[in-house]
Amino acid sequence: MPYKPTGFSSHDHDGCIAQGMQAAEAFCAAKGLQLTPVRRRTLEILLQAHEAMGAYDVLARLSQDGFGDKPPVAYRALAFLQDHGFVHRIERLNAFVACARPGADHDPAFMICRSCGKVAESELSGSGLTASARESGFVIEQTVIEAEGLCPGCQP
Amino acid sequence: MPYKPTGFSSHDHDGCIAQGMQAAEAFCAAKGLQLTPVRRRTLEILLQAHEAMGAYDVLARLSQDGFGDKPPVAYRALAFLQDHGFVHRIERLNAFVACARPGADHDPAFMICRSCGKVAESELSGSGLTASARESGFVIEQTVIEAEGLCPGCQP
DNA sequence: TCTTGTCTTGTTATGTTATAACGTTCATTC
DNA sequence: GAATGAACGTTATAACATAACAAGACAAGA
Ligand SMILES: [Zn+2]
Ligand SMILES: [Zn+2]
Ligand SMILES: [Zn+2]
Ligand SMILES: [Zn+2]
Repeated sequence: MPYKPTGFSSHDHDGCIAQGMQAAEAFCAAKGLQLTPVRRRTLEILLQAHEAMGAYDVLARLSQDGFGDKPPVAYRALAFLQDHGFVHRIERLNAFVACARPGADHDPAFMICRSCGKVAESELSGSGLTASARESGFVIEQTVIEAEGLCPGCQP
Repeated sequence: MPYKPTGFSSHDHDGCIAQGMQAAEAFCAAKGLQLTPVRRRTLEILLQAHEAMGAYDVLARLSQDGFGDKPPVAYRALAFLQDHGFVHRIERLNAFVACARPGADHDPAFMICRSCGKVAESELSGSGLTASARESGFVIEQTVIEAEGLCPGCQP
């Protein structure tokens, strides 16, 4: 069943924050991972923002909340969240977004509006790429799929 | 006709350098663009390397050749080449590669070996992404498609 | 209990990537 | 021969990211 991206449309945002936190809690509990205060707060910040944030922006929020204010504090929390799929990195923006489909095992793709900066998470296409990889003997482990353009609200 | 990536296999490299330079010259002549010495040399450097290079690595080569040694020198030349499709940026690596299909109007995809660092240019798949974009009203202008994994020579 | 090891957080310091802003040169155009 | 615009170079700074070390928490095992 196709996933309907919510990035550009209004939605129950409180619900999607709660859902994201719950998914992370459940996952960590199940796997014996430590969702510590910094990590938890970092995820909350990204879920609340519901847009891509730079590591230093996240860091500023964290330090406001009494956590450390040095880059590694943010980068480490983000790395943890990223490693376990709660957060994705947007290479094109050097920024991070909370996963829009927490819990689902997926290979995300993104649409990035160059006008308003909003980012929507979508599904992986793959097809042509995997075919080309197979043909050349390349083994794909991870993919970066990011489309840049104009979101519905930013078109003339 | 499908494009056969040469990134991971041996090939007529002198030929591919010459072809890349000729394509750029022809294109610039046709469009009235200035393929100035720095720009030309920057493209040569990337074609010769035949792998992704960071802007500062390119800059080091340029300055050896008597060009400026400050970042904007490299970034500007790279931006020109990128704007006209002679060079692609690899977001995942914060690096640049010469286009493997100079002259062809294309939307590139890349395979990046995490072991040896080689990068092969391939074709765009799109499909799933364009479908998702259409559904949500997003207008795609550019895509970043980068697969990371192991090239044929680096597999166990 | 004491010790040992692992994990987490924090700090200092530094490294890497990228751009803003300004001045100069040179060719084109009026 | 002034005005315009493109390209290049410089200075300075911004933005992004990590290496390396110290200290506390806590559990496993001697
Ligand atoms: Zn996701
Ligand atoms: Zn928009
Ligand atoms: Zn080649
Ligand atoms: Zn390899």
